[in-house]
Amino acid sequence: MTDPTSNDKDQNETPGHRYDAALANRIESRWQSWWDEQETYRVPNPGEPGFDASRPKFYCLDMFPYPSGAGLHVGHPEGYIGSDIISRYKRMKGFNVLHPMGFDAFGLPAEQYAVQTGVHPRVTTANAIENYRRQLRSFGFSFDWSRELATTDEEYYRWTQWIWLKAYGSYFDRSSGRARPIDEMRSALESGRHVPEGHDGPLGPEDVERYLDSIRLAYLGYQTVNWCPKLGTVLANEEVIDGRSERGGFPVLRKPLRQWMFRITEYADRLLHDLQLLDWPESTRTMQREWIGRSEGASISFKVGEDALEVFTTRPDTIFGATYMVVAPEHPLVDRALEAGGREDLREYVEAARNRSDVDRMADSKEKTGIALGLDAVNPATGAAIPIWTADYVLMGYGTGAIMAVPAHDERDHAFAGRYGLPMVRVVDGGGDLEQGACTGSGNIVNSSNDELSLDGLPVEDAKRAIIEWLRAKGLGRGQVNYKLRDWLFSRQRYWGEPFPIVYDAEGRHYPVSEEALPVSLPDLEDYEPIESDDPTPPLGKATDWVNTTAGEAGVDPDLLDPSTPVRRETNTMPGWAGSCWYYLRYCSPGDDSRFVDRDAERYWLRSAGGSSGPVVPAPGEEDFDFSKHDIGAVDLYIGGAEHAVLHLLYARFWHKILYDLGEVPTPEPITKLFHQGMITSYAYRREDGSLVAIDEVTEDGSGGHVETSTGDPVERIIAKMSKSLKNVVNPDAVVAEYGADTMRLYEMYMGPLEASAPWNTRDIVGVYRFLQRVWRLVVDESGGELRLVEDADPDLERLLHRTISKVGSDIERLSFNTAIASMIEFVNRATGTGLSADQLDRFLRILAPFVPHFGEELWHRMGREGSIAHADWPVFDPDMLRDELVEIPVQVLGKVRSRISLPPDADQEEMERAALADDRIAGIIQGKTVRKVVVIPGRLVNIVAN
RNA sequence: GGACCCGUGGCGGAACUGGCAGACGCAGCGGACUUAAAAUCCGCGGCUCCUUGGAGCAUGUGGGUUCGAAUCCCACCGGGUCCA
Repeated sequence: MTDPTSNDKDQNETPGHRYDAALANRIESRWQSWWDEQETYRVPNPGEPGFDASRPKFYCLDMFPYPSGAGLHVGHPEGYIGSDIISRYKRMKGFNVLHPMGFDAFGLPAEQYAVQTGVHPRVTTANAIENYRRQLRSFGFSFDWSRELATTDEEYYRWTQWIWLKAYGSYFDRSSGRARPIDEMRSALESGRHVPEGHDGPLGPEDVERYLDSIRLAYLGYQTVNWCPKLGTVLANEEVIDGRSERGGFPVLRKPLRQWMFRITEYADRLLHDLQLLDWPESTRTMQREWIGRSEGASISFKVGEDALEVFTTRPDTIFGATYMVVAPEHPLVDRALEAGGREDLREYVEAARNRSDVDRMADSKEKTGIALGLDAVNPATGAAIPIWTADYVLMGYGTGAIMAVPAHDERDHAFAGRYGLPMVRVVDGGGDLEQGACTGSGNIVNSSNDELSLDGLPVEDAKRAIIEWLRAKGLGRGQVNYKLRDWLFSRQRYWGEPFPIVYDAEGRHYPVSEEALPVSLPDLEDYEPIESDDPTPPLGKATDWVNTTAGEAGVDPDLLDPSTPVRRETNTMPGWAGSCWYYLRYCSPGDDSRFVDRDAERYWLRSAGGSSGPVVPAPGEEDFDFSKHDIGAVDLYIGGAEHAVLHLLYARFWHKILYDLGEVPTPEPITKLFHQGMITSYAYRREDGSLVAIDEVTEDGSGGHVETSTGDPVERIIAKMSKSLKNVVNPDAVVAEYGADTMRLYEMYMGPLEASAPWNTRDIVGVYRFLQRVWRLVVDESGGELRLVEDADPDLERLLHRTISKVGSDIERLSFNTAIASMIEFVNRATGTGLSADQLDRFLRILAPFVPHFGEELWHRMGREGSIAHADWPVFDPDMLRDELVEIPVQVLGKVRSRISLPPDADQEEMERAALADDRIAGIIQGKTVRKVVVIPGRLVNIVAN
């Protein structure tokens, strides 16, 4: 390839070589092509030519985008620019950097878009990906595009199905707290080494299969689900907000259905515990903790006639105050009361309650309603008969769907008891008037004794232990930990998703497709529209040729099922989360067709920098635990939005732990360090009548206000998310065209801290644009285009350059890009007076290039440097050069700065005190006063306390 | 209702560990260059008072700790996020 810098002679702007948008765009497309040709950002795997095993690895991952028809908006690249800067920096610091990009392309939005437009999702998805790839390329990101993947690629989802089969073929061994192959359990059952609870002797073949199906990590469950008729699919609890679908806002019904589930609840404890190992934002860890929702308490059995009513409570210590019981409207006891007949009022209440959403039923603001069942339970502590009610504020999905109500010490029970005139008994002293509300504070137990036991006088925590021990001894209960986390519903009645590698025989028994027969390809349906109905019917059911096949055709192991057996394929598909659960693993070796990730690549890219010591838990209180020294997470830095704080990041952790338990990945966690970029918001403008004005139809009125350009009417400015409806979306293609990608990159990083949200302000872009022009003009003659460098480096500027190199490096390390840019601007402003030597420009370009890679590459080559600046070394600075010979020390009297003295930075305390007291102005101020104390902070300040 | 985070010039923000508040940029003002403008370069820039020089007040509000607080503690007001 010819030197790309040599062919820009025929420019006819004035001046001919000014850094303007046209020149920036020429520079950018030229270097983008060159990087592609040179494979500048391709990083080889272990064993491949050019791989340097002596370098440490750095795996820097972005949350891959979901390509929509609308293309990227300016908020999208923010995190990508940040990760690109740190990737480029690490590369220059000598790391092998794995920095890949791909596309999350299965799922509801693509399918809905396809249904709307009538174009097949395969086509719309391919188009959207192409557009995204073009836009991402235009920003000059240093992605290794040879590793690109899409979750919709057959060769990708083949392994998504493979991982699902792994979970299907595993169970959670509670004694060791980890997943194991289910065949181990099978042989234990067959040999009689293991006999499950509730069985007397070894299980027969049918019972073995039934038992195994009941413990699989991926299992077929029958349970009430959130069915959205409008979307034609069931939704996870997480996808339902206020009784409506998160996407689209359609009503969601509750329906019992057979569905594939993930037994994520078995991992609740580990998912919770291992959070403390992660270098993640505290807010995100808190959210996951709350989502998992661990609570300690007791499971207690109340007698109802001959039967037992099990409840879970976190306050077993208040059992003497339990004056009634409440069960969920779905509880079997309610059905029993209904069967007794003659209870139309109960039937009406229960039917209404069962159709209300959980969130609606839980809302504190709503008045609590309920109705008595006409049954009594026996309080095991007091022996008293207490009435059983049903109320919709008790949910079947949490605990056992039944509670013991202690109105004196629980707010909801108190409100309920107050409404229905149920008795209250105080069992914890102190804490105010029971007429006013429940006493939920701590105190000592009162009114709590029977013939065998007295809790009176005990603090709450001791009482809990005592009552649990008593219940346990009596066989009436035991201590128990409960989680809010539910098993993960993994089936969707949709077309655009991964098919399950599973078939059913005529009796409805399920059989896995063998690993060798993967992938189970998604059939190319012409009619993929969801079937809108009250009864879930997956669109894949329409592919009758595909659905009805034989065991042999489908690839079921002949040992499991005779190949000629007619079978039906599973017609549900996996949810949109499936592909994103493990994509970070596939990037290590995206082309591997023998394993989901190549073993050597996995060992190199997924182990933490510190190496081989295995996971280590920080000791309690060990706050300076160095995460980088232990193998905890696979990815060193993961940047993406906080909207994925729970779902995606919890699911990915769960899959990773299964794979870890099965020996398929080397770390217990997927992500060591997580960072959320903030949101780029935008101004929006509202007329007085509340209607919206497009952002480009507004001008400033000169006094800080804004008016609509065409009418001159005042408009109100608000800050909001970018959205079509607010008419405030900024298109990145337009920004790149007007200023160039380098300016856009620099602007987004200069807006403020990466984690903070900030409004896009088009007016401010010129600031960084002018900065790049100033750098350009500093070293390039604008009329001739040749480099302009000085022979002798200015010593003060040299000092500042060292300081700048130091600051930019440490700022990048802590992802503080805005301050790094500010320090480079300061450097250039100073350099404008003196000019740069070749050596200075060389070093300055290297620290600038990660931010503006095209700009850096252009000047690098104009200097005659060989190869890409991306592979140059990060410049070193001399620590001695960071120290000034004299520093200005403020001298305060009573905390107010009254004078300044000039001293060497290493002046000792005595010297500083002497100099401060000797200062003329200070002497004047303290004259006639008594110096009580002199506080000296070496190198910083002197404070004299005198009065 | 609860938990957490955040309130700094006209605007975006800086101040990393309690130590000169307002770096850097935008907008604004003044000057140089220009026939003029644009571009560029130089300078000013929290508020109030006074005569240069300074003094007083200033980091949402009110209190506290400290020689010293944007930074730590308490209460309140406002905004955001999550949970309910």
